[in-house]
Amino acid sequence: MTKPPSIDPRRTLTLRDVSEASGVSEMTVSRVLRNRGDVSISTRERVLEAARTLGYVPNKIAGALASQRVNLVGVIIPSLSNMVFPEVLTGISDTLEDTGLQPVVGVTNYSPEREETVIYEMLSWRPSGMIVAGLEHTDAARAMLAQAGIPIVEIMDIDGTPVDSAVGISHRRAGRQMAEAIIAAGYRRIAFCGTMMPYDHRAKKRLEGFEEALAKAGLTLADREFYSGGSALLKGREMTDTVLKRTPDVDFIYYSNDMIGAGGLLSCLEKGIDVPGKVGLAGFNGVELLDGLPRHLATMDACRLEIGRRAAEIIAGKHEGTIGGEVIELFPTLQPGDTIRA
Amino acid sequence: MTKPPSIDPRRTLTLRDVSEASGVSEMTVSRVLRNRGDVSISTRERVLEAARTLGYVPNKIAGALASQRVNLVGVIIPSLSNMVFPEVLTGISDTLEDTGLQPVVGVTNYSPEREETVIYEMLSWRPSGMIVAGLEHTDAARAMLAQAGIPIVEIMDIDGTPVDSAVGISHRRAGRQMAEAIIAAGYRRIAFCGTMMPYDHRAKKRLEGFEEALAKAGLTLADREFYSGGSALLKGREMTDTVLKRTPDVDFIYYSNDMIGAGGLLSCLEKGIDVPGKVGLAGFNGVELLDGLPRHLATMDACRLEIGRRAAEIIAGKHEGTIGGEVIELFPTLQPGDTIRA
DNA sequence: TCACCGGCTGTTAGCGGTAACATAGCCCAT
DNA sequence: ATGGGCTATGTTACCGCTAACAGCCGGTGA
Repeated sequence: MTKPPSIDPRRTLTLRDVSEASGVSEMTVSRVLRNRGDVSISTRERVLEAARTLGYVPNKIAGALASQRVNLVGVIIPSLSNMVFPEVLTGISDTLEDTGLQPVVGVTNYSPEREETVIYEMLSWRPSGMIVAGLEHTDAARAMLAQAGIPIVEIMDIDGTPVDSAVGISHRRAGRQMAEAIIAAGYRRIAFCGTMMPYDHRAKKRLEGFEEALAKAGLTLADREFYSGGSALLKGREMTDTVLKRTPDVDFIYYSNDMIGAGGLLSCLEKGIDVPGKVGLAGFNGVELLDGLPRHLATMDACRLEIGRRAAEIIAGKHEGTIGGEVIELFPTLQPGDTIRA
Repeated sequence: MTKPPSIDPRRTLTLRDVSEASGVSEMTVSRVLRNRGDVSISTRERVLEAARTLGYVPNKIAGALASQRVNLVGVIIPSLSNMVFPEVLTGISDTLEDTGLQPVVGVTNYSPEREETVIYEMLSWRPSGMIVAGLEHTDAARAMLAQAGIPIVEIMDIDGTPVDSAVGISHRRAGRQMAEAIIAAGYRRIAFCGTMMPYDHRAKKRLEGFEEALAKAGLTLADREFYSGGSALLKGREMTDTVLKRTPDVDFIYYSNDMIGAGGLLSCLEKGIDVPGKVGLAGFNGVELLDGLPRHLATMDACRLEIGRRAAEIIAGKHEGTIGGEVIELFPTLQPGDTIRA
């Protein structure tokens, strides 16, 4: 009534337009476009032809509302500039690919409040599932996730209590293992360099595990240095220089991630420091970049691809039979590279 | 009728639940939650209280359908593992932040068919605008974008004809400029290393501009080498070694991106090759990583942040008065670093 | 006294699809 | 002929929310 039909040439198309163009009901068009139910071949072709020539693009908003089904999976990560999360995303996308589900990414910049907002926004689109990095959230965020009535998978970390399911590694254990390997190699004056972002809980847990193992061997950190922001490679360089100047007898530096570790490695090599003879180095993550460095930095693979895959599988319900609430622990492998004495 | 009301304790909540809990109509609740229209303070507080205690999360699907407004902006990029696109994304997010709009990312992996699919999926959610990397798309994709009736911004590149608006740099010109600088510095035996991904149009255009300028100076490429996949840093190393062995008199290598350039730089330095005396090097992008390298690679900033910002501004309609269809050219600055002779 | 206004709240009618059920032919066995 | 079982298509009633408009109320100026 309000709008004279078919007078606006750029009005966005609806099922009705296709149905009129092909002479069948909207329902039949809907069936054809979704490949659902029986439609005769001739009708199907006629409908597809009409849809194609009109350039019809279905309205998923209407579809989702009517069917109460949304093929989206919310994925919430702290950062994109880290190289580790894109890889997790790849694992997720690959696995979701043939399930009809589609990931939608939200970024929190390591801020719990921002995370809460992003989760709220995401949930308001009623996704089929949520994958959230980390186990630490605001109370409100936890409550929303728990109430949502959809599968929730917290990833990366398993040192804590998940809302629903979790897939990850024990960062505490990872830190411990690296410390043990370092001690076993004979290093004793061990320093740490890492991010001081207050909300990188996983880096913190690694450091805790690391110090725990040192303590068990009667050692404490010989020095420590933190950074935030800027080029990680450059920061690694600077922190390394600082530590080596401040505590000249340091014989090992453990970095909270590979990027700063790489910076440290480059700096040591330039200075002609004997690595790993005089100073040993290790990072964390197993990033691809390390392959191109003059020497292989010792590191620990964080199972990023696998974490993404497993999380996506849980959402996609490939584990029918379990009621949810499963915790999958993956085990990172230590890659000694060339920067720890054999 | 079909479902006895309020018997399922985990049924997801609707406006009706909040309205019953607070004793007002659904419409009033809707008004309160959207901060729209006049609602008395006492009512407003009662409603907010009810919504909070129930843990109500609005259903944007229904809201969007009813209001015919969706606060999403589709952003379509070829890859996340490139470090350049995350930065564009940052620019977009920052600018969109206070407009109520929210970016949703789709990744194409440099495949035109995949891009077509992603655009289709995205459009089916009826976003308020689309930002798409590059000017090259399948015919179907172009048609869909043109028909969508929303602002479209193609980013990164302006050497071509946009569907609607465009923000970017001229990669052809960038390649030309770099060649001119190299020639001016006295290099004559110039080689190229780059990706051979057939769909990286921008890298191709840079190379075209580069060769054009060489030709104008009576030169041709002394050698060229291509790669795909793998660790870019490592590939840069390998390609550099290959070129220097195959064509020993090469005195300059132009890389299609900074990562492989960095690999080449590391390789040269390790071998003790005099950079930039014997061999000069240059990349493209101005990535942050370069700051941490032993020497600063010559490069050209691709204006990533600015591109993201401008594109988002166009979508957000900060340029009321223009009818759309604007092309914004940005001008990258050449950063000579330490790898071109002064 | 009364029309009128502005602030607040409610009612109605969709938005564009889809689930569920109804219907119309048609073929075949009984 | 009759009923039953197909297949192919149409009809109806929503999904959860919001635009648009209607209604109510107390105050105000004529």
